Amino acid sequence: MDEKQALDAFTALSQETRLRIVRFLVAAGPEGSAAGEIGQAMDGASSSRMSFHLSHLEQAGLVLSRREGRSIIYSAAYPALSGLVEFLMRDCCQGHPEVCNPAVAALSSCCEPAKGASHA
Amino acid sequence: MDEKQALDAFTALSQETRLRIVRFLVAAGPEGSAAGEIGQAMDGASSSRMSFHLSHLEQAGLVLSRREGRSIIYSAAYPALSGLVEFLMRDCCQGHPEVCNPAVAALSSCCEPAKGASHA
DNA sequence: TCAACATCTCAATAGATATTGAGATAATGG
DNA sequence: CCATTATCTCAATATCTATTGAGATGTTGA
Repeated sequence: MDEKQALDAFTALSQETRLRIVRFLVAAGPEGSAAGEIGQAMDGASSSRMSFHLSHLEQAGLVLSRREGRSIIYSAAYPALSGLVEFLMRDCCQGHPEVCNPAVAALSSCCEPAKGASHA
Repeated sequence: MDEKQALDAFTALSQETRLRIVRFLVAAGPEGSAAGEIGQAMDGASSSRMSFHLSHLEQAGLVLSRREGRSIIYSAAYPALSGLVEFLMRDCCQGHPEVCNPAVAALSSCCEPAKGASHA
């Protein structure tokens, strides 16, 4: 993840519909969801609008697509999301580990909610 | 961190100069850096340009400011960055913890580089 | 109070982006 | 092959955003 990739990713995430799409796909899991289904979930957005935003997200590397019959299935690109998090926080601990530990805790509790932290 | 706050944060981070400013301040640590110093680090950007971007970042909640003599010192808002990471990855583990563990590992290794993971 | 310094504010302009609507492309089943 | 479904492509328009340059505000020390 270099600066240009990170910038493209943040640009993609800076638009309401696209941010919702990414979160919808993150919640949908690795299986993903068809373009039409995603459009339904986005207040019934038009197909051209969905295509525009989904293409934008795919170009930014945040989602993947595959054809399945007549539908095109989109899914979250989890490694890209992890890479973005890493990029954003890469230099977070320059002598001050306490400043980024909350982020680690938040992310850890997401993966292991029973581990003790009560998901603030 | 609600959707609007996250959107504002991503919008703020989607601009090259602002992304560099945030990373510069993250690396600068909690003490922060004066507006003029930051401007120097940004290829000598003009004061009005710096003011525009710094105000934008402050409104988005990503940086804090305080006056110190003639200068205004800006610093990274670490809790906001943690919150943004949490928001982005909040639903990352819907039955599939393996998809977000890389992000946890990346962030953990940032805080404890000697812990074993070789910072991919 | 004055001069020098650091930063902010404002209006104008140039450039980038999102939405819409019509139509094209691709796959399926009869 | 044709009708249907699903999605993409393209051009036009409206909106938003970044940069610039001039000047205002606030701070310091003499």
